[in-house]
Amino acid sequence: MSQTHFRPVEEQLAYLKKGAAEIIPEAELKAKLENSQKTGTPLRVYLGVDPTAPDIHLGHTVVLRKLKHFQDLGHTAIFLIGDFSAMIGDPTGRSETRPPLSRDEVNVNAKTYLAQVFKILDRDKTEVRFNSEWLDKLTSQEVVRICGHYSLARMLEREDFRSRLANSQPISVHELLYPLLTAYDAVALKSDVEIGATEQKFNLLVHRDIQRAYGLPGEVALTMPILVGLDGQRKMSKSLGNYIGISELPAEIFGKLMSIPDDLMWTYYDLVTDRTPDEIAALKRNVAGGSAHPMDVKMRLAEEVIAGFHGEEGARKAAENFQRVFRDRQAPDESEVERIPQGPAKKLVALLAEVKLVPSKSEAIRLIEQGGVEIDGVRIDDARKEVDLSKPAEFLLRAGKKKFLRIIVE
RNA sequence: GGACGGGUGGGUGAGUGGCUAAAACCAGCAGACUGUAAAUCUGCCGCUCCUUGCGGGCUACGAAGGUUCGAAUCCUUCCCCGUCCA
Repeated sequence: MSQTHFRPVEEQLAYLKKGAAEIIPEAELKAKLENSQKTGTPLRVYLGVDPTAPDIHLGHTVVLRKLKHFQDLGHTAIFLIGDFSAMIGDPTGRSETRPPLSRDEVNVNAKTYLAQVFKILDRDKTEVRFNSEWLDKLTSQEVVRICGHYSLARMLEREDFRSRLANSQPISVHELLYPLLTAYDAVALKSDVEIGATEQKFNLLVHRDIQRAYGLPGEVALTMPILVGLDGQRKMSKSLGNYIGISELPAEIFGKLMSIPDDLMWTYYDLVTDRTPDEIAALKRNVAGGSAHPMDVKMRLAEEVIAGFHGEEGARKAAENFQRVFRDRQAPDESEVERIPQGPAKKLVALLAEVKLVPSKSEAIRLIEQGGVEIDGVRIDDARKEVDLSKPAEFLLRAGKKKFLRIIVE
C-alpha cells in the first residue's frame, strides 16, 4: 500500500465535493483528510445498501460513484450489504410499512448486487461486508443498550414517521429499530465517512450519534442528491418502474435515457457521468443558444452512461440502433430470435402471446386493432389473421414500437 | 379489554341492492405528430371463446358463509388497520 501518496487535501476535498448535496460537517471531513495525510492512513468510507430488489439501477450508481471517488483517492471503500437490515426494511420515505423480506430473497438479491457493483467499484480494492456478520449476533441486551442511546421524540422528528402519524397510518415498532441497528454497522466498521442519498440524512446522523455513544469519533455524513427517475418527477426506483437497471441491454438503456424530459439531462450529466460542472454548463449554454440540438446532447449523455457499463463500442452500437429504429423507423439491425416448429396455421394473436411479445391474447387483439403489430414491416390490421407455419420461413414480428422478434419456423 | 371508523382494479380514490368489469385521476400501452421512447393530441387499458356481436363464458371489490331473481353494496363470523377510552 502506498499510503504516503495521498493527493493534497484541498484537491481531494474538491474532488469529493463534486455533486455532493451535503457534507456534515465539512470541516470534520477536512480534518480527517489532513490526519489521514499526516499518518498515511486511508479513511474508512462506507456505503450501505439493502438488497431489497434484485437489480441495481442508475440511482444507486450516484452514491456508488461517490464511493468510487474515495477509492480513486486511495481511501478504503467498504461496500456494506444490509442483508440483515433489509429484513427490517428502511422506513425512509415510506408512507407505509413494507412487507419484510425473507432471508432467501435477501441472499439472492445480495448476490446479484455484488455481480453489478463492480462495474463501478474496483473489485480488488473494495472491502465487501454483510451486516448480518455482527447484527445476527447482537444480544437483546446489546439491542436494548443501543436503543437507550436514542429517544422516541427524536425518532419521531422524522418527516416520514410524523406524516404517517398525522395521517393515521401504521408505524411498526421494528421500523424504529432500523436506524439504530444500522448505526451499529458504523460502530462495527469504525467508519470515518458514510455515504448515502439525501433521504438517508436522518439515518446517517443517527449513525454518527450512536458511534459517539460507543466512544468512537463519529463519522462524517456525505449525502448525494437523489436521482430523479425517467418520469422526471419522482425518484428513480424499481417499484415505481421509472428506472434504468445497469445490467439492462445497451439498447434498452439508450432508449430509456432518451425518454427523460430534456431538462432532466443536466442533472443526469451531473450525477452519472464524469463531466465536470464547467463542461456541463457549457453544454447547457450551447443548447440554450441554439448551437447544439437537445436531442444530440441527450444522445451523447446516453452514450456516455452506457460506455461506463458496456464500453465505447457498446455505446456506439446502441446509438446507431436507436437512430435506426426510432428516427428512421427501421427494424433494428439485430433482434432476438425465437424458433418455432412447423405446424398448422396459427392465429397471429395466439402467436404473439406465445412468444411473449404481449402478456395475453386480449392484449394482442387490442394491439392489432390499434395498429401496433407488423410482420416484416407490414402493418396487420386484422385481429383474426392466421400465420402460416406449414413450411420453413422467417419473418420479423413487431409489437408496439419497441418490441421486435425474429421468428424462424423450422 | 371497550366504543367508533375503515379494508375497492398497478396506485390514489368514487360507488351503499340491478343501468358496475366497477366513476375520476395517475401510471401503463397504442396511434398521430415531432427533434427522441421529450412535449402535445386521440384511443385503449381483467381473462377467455367464437358464428367479431353495442355477443357468450369465467374471474374480480380483505376471507369464509348467508339473505335475495340479483350483492362491491344487506346479514353473520373471522382476519387486518386506524382513532378514542382503559
